[in-house]
Amino acid sequence: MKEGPEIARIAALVADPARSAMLLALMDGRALTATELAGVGGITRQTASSHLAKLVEGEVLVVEAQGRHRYFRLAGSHVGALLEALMVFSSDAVPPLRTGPRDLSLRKARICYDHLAGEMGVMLYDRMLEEGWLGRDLDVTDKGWTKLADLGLQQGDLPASNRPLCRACLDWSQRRHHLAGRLGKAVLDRVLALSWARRLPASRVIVFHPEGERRFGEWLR
Amino acid sequence: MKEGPEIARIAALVADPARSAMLLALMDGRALTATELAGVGGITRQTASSHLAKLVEGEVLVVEAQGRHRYFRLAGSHVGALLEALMVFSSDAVPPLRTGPRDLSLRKARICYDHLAGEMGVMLYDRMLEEGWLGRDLDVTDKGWTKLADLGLQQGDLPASNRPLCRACLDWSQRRHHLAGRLGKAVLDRVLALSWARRLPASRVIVFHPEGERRFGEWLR
DNA sequence: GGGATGGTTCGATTAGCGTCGAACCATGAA
DNA sequence: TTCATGGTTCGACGCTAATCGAACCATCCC
Repeated sequence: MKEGPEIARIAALVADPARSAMLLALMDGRALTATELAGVGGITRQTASSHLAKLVEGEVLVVEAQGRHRYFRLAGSHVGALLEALMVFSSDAVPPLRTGPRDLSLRKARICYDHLAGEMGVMLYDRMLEEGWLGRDLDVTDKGWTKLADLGLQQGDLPASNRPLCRACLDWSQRRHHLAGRLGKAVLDRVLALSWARRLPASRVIVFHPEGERRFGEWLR
Repeated sequence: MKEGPEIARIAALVADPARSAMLLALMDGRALTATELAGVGGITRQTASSHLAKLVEGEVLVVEAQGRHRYFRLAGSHVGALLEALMVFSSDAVPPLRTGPRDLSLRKARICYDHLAGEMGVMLYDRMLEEGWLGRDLDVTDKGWTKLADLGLQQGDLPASNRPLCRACLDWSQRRHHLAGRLGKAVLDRVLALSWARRLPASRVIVFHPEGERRFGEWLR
């Protein structure tokens, strides 16, 4: 058994092409089955099973058995943060590598684990700080709760957990921060519930409808 | 040649025990020679040379030749951010694993790439936002420049570069943000120059002298 | 029960990579 | 010039880990 820094162990879990492909597929916060993940990794079920066992063992993924299916999802938002930190990196080497339409959509708005990222996510974060809806410790102020109520979010509605209410997450495309944490998730959920935007099926892209984008911007006024 | 997500390539560079040990040793922003890095990695010079070549090739490190020495340092603060993101992870598995005196010092104040991290770093970041020295986009306000002048920092003194003036960096121990970027470096430099604190030789620990800590807190008033 | 599907375990193969010894090049000092 | 030191290149060795075929277990449906 070779000893070394703990970070090497974690990095090694992400270092395999098949595993990293699976992790990226889970970046939208969904839970996928082993067979589906084998598909995105381009490997057989046996191999995927081995990989997934390693990832669960390393506490990068968590698994939930449901009937004969086993659903895998990221172990928490810190995994998402790690993956975005790695993306900052790779897209750094060749700045304007490929900017196809799919790429532009991703930069505009996408889901990062379970919250809003991209231009729209960064705008949300900026305005909440700028307008004083969030305080120094990223705590929600009275003014903030008032505005959130306009969106249909009551303080009591947010599920209690040991996950922080608000966190800042470094944005891959914008190189700035966007809103994460339980509130980040709640806001995205509301935006989707209000049909201001929708998720593209097999991707992380969030598409804002023109009317929805207008209302979102107006709310942030 | 096996193809896969770009992040796997980067993660693989960190995944090796010897390489990650070298990277951690460079986390304080210093530039070390190949032989020194071979030492911290516990490997021979030949092996280290191979590793370092890979890290430079992957743009994780940069190298500067000086005489017959070659000095290696982290390619930028995004590398530091990645490493801290990995540490958040590993120290997460068993929360109160070991809290020796060295660990306590690290949590109190340490150097992260080239800026202040730990409790003191987080406090700095919080107060600058709270007091309005920093604006929404992490731009320095007039009020901020006034306070920075009290510390002996003039706007013109800060070296121009394409590195952002202010950035938020996720803190490994505090799970909150601290001040990074050129200003983060400049503030730490001043704190050291004023002898409010000093660096422990072979570690990332920053030790505040009692009087220095008092003055630092007073400045942040 | 019988068949189909999701998932795991085992074993064998293979490929990649970390490692070091040895030789070699470059720089600086005596 | 000669020697010492920092660093790299080359080649060979050995280990680890990814991969898949085949067999096996569990669950669901008919």
